[in-house]
Amino acid sequence: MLTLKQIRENRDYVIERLAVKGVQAAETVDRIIAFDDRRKAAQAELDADRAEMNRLAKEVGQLFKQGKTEEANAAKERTAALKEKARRLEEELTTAESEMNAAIVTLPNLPHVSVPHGLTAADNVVERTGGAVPELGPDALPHWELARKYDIIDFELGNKLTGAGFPVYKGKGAALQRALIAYFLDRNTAAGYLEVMPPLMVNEASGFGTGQLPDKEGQMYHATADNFYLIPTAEVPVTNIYRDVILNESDFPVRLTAYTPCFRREAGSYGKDVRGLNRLHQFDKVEIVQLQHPEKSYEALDEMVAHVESLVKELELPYRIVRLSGGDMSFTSALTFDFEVYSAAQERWLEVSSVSNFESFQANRLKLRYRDANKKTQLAHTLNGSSLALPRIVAALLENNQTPEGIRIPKVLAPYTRFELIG
RNA sequence: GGAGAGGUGGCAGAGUGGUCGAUUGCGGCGGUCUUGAAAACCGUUGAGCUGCGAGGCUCCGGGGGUUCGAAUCCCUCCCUCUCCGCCA
Repeated sequence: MLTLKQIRENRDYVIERLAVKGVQAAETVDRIIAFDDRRKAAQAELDADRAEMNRLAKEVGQLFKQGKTEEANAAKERTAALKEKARRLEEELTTAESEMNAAIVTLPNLPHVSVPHGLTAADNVVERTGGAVPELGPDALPHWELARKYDIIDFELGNKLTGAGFPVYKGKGAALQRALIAYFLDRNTAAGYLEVMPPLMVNEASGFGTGQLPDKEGQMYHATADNFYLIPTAEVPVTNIYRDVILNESDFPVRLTAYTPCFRREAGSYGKDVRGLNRLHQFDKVEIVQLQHPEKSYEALDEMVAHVESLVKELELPYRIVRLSGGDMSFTSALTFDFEVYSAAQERWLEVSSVSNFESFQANRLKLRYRDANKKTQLAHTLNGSSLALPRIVAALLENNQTPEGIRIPKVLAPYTRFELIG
């Protein structure tokens, strides 16, 4: 969430930036400021009231100690009116505060100055492209047919065990998953990320910390008996490691990477766009997270984009990097680059990574801070990205690398799979 | 699942109705000493809101209550640990 300070001190700027995301915020912003004024007024009055009560209470204590019972009882009576007033002010304070919070959480993050104007994916800007799209010929198969042909991913079996969107990987298909995970983790740790293996279920507090709760609980699987949520991304447990933490400046940058399965209920659409591996309820992903000093977070973002690009390049996949427009960005992001790989048989681009700088938006919710040179606490900046999400990488690998002999495994992966062909 | 113990500042750990936002130790930071370091000694060291400032207010797991006054008493919820049982 945005900070009150941001809103109060830069009212016009906030409104102008949110317009880039297609949000007309003037009315909400002014309501927030008005509620905050009310909050402050009530707080000031309440503080004075309480100060007086505290003073009286001390006095009563002294008087009793000195045996001046009558004076003490007189002082006691004076607190009654103060208490009544405090009760009223507390109510006023709570109302103003909750109204203000309710309004402030509806505002998305401010987009960075470099974010393209526009409300849809059509307004995204392609930063650069790389890799070569293979010539497959007319009898090329989409990955779900290749999966069946080589018996490496069984969607029907997943239906039997669980339901749609829970595939079973078999033989070389399963080995390929394991190889990709190991390869991504090795490359990430070599780039300075600390590997962590977090819980796959989180409590409510963690869900709040990264913003899945309270609004998006429908997107997560919920273990109701224990009130745990299955993580939709490693971002949730990994970022929450730093919830309520105050770092030293010298701790920056914090770089973490984690492999986890991800669980998403997303009651999305059906049909061609979600066939095969294109959209699943359970999938594997390796995530990278950085915590950075506010002055260096955009440097870190560039570094993360370059890192993910190196992975996609090594996998010999045709890719493009897209700078998302205001309307296509997530609620929490200030700047996002999507990575898409070209799936040659489906003849479409598939999103395989999303690398974002959240600036202090997440940190504010997490209460993730650092101590600056003057020992004042400041909000840190958080960033994360997929490095990488497996299913669509696998879809593109299968489709793009199909040959009459079988599916060719990229050179960098062969040491991990210990086979060069799925045939 | 059964039984018990407990949640206090970065950590350890005092505190059972008033001057306690909290003794003390460790750790951290600054200094003295030293060629440098260690040791020793001295000082300092939680967070948030508010105010130009002095200051004021809030926070001892969460919420509620009793009281002039609550870390301390009562209710309730949550969490952690130990032992037993079961189990990879």
